[in-house]
Amino acid sequence: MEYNFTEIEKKWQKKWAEAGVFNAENNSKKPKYYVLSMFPYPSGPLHMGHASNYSIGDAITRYKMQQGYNVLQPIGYDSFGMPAENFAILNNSHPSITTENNIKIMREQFQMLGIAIDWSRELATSRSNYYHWGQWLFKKLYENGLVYRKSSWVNWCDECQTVLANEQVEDNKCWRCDSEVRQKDLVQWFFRITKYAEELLDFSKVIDWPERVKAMQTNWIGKSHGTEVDFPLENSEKVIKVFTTRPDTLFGVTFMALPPEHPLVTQWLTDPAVKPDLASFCQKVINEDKIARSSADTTKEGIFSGHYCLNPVNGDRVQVWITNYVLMDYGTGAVMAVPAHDQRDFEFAKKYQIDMKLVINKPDSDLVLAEMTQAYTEEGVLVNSGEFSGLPSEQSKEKITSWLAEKSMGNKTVTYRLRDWGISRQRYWGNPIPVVHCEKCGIVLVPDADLPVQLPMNVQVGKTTQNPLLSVDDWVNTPCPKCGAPARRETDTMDTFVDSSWYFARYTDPQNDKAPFDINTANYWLPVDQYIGGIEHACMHLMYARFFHKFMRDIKLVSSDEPFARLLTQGMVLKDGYKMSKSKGNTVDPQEFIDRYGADTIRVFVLFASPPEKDVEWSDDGVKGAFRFLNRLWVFFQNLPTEFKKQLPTNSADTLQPAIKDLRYSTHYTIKFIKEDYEQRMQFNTNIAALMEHFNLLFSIKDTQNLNTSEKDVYRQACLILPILLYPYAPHLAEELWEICGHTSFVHEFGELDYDPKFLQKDEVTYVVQINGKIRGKVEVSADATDDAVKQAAMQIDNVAKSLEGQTIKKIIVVKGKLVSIVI
RNA sequence: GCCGAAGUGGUGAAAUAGGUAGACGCAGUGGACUCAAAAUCCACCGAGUGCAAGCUCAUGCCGGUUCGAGUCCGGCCUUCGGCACCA
Repeated sequence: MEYNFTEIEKKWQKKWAEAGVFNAENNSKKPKYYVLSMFPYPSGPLHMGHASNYSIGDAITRYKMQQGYNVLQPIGYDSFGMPAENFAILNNSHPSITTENNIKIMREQFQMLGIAIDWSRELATSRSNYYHWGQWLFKKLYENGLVYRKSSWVNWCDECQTVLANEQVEDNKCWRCDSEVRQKDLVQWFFRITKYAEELLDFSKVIDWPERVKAMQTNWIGKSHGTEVDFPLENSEKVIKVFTTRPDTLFGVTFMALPPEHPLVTQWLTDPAVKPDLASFCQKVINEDKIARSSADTTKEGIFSGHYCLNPVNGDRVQVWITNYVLMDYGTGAVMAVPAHDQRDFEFAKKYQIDMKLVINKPDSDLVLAEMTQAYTEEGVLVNSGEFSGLPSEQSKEKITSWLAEKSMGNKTVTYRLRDWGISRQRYWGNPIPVVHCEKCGIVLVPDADLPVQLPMNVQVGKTTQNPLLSVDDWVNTPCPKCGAPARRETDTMDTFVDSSWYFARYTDPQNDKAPFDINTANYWLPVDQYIGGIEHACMHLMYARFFHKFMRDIKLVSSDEPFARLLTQGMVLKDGYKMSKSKGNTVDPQEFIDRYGADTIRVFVLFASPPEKDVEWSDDGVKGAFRFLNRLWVFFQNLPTEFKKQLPTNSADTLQPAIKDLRYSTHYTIKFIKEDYEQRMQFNTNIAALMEHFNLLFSIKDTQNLNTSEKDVYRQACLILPILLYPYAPHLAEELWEICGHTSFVHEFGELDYDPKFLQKDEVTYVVQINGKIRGKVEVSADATDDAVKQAAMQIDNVAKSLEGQTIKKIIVVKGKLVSIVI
């Protein structure tokens, strides 16, 4: 007989589907558990990353099923966007065709892997019954003042022919296609995510997120406390507002630094009397690449504007310079320069021979301005600072800020690094922005009754230099919904991250055609109890989804504060130390291994190789190892005598031979170990190791026919826990073994196993004996022995006695049940 | 520079509250079965030293606390990830 995994896996997949065991029940009285793995792009068949991701999610799902929860594990496809569009171009087809084709292939593969998915809830973001509600949410955002349109310099990828959000640019390269990103001035739609900056910093409402992800988002949002100070412009009503984290250096300001984009500069440039070199400098800097400009090693350049402003604390005349090192979109877009105490300002002042003024002195020694080769940026004591001289810098920050506030010349303030989310994409395969541009009425939202704005299908996709939608005249030209005059549709589509920002909520009520989802149903399921996905989305999807969720809460669509209560960031599957990729040619096709060893083998391998957050190095031998384990189990149960099948006994007899007593201990210990692991750390690799260990012990007991009745009960129990504990990792084989044992119900219906602490008490305990911390022997002592008895037993060990000869014992420490430590 | 994570055999990794370092697996070695191979089963498997009992060394490096440190504390080194002319 042979372990025919193909047949076994098909058989159980069919049985599960027929019985509908994975269908989750909305608004059930049972406690719910919502497990979600980040949905895939349908741009080809499943890869190993998916196999790993869903194996983890499925282990959790099945365990929760065993615990009796009403479990929801849905699946969907992130089917709009570049990967899907590019796949179609490559195959000389239309994305609507290739996408649905790929979905079909992926669906079959998920089924072949035996993932416990509620297929009735399947969705795809490119289907109009889904994107309809994305458009509806866009309108809600718009109506709540969270959408605006502005012209700005944006990240442009020539390869993808579209704009990228800041989060989607890595190292000045496109996060998706890795080609160089350049700056382009375009009119864009933005979501005001910055309105939620403060709340996004607060992770107190999540239950368990990796510190790493929280730190990354916190970094990205970049909150900074400081003071806003008004510098009145000389001979003008205007003020220059600056943001500074160092109000203590305010008396040391010797110039003001503005970027050429600053509105004040723009206005100066309109003056016909403006010097030509000033205008040409500004032009030059603006045309420079934004990213090159904001890199720290770019040489600082500037030009004196001819204008002065006044320092509010001492009335000093301050030169206003236009420079290339100040960023328009951070803080107020203006910097008060303190050369003596800021390295950048120091370099700039040296280069252009601008005055410096020392206002912070070292606490213990005197600084001499003329001798300084770099700025003094540390804390110190204020000097040359009027009434604030003599104060330590930390204290003076508060004092100077309140002084400014009293005089209405400044205020305590907070700035964030986070920018609003640019969601316009100039690509065809995305969710159309539901807006019509009318010459008379301006921007008009498409009325709810006309939603969804259907994406036209008669579009030739391919390499284009403009958005393909622009060429679909009968789609673009449409009457204004307000006045009926001829108008044009918005042709930008939404970033696909918009689609993925609320899909977890749609799963709760995926067929709803009146609303994105029913509020009560969503509130029954949300938040997602366990989310699983890659770390690469820390500052993208995971932040956008939190933003959307908080918005949906504010408009009363959901009642929870966070979308994902627990987050597990799974590692990648590597081959030869690198992430698998087609370009590197180091991919492994999961299908090939499913065909050769079965789905259970792949699942056990990826879960056993390392803990879920860590990368897994693919190993063909490792897969064979996993297969060996499953095969051994199958053979074992094939040969298991009938008397060890069926009913799970509880046994409390004490007259057992030692090997069987150990087996009973192992049975209860394994149950306990795995249960606690699920609750505390989810390290499936050690769970599977514990299962192997238990099975190895069981396997080593050969003479089962001569056991007495109680011993046989113990043996039977040791056997029957295996399919139950194996179920989350290798569900097909677990069901098969359970059936071999004579059961007609599914494994999960048995419920959760419980251990009896009584059997975790050993009557003999091994004590390790140390002398001065070095191990000198071991001794078996009865578990209820007194400390003194343990000491006596320890001293009698030959090796210990020998080492103690002629030595004075200073102290003996007995750690109950563990060791004896003798100090000499 | 700031923030975060990690460094353990040939190898993937264990060690849950400071208590036997290397569980479990892979690879390897020897053996059984076989004409042979595969599969399977049994045994060994950190380094050094010893006939052996044993002893010594060993968790990136250097110190410290402790009867006892992979684990705690101080100081470094390396690698990976995030942020960065952010005022």
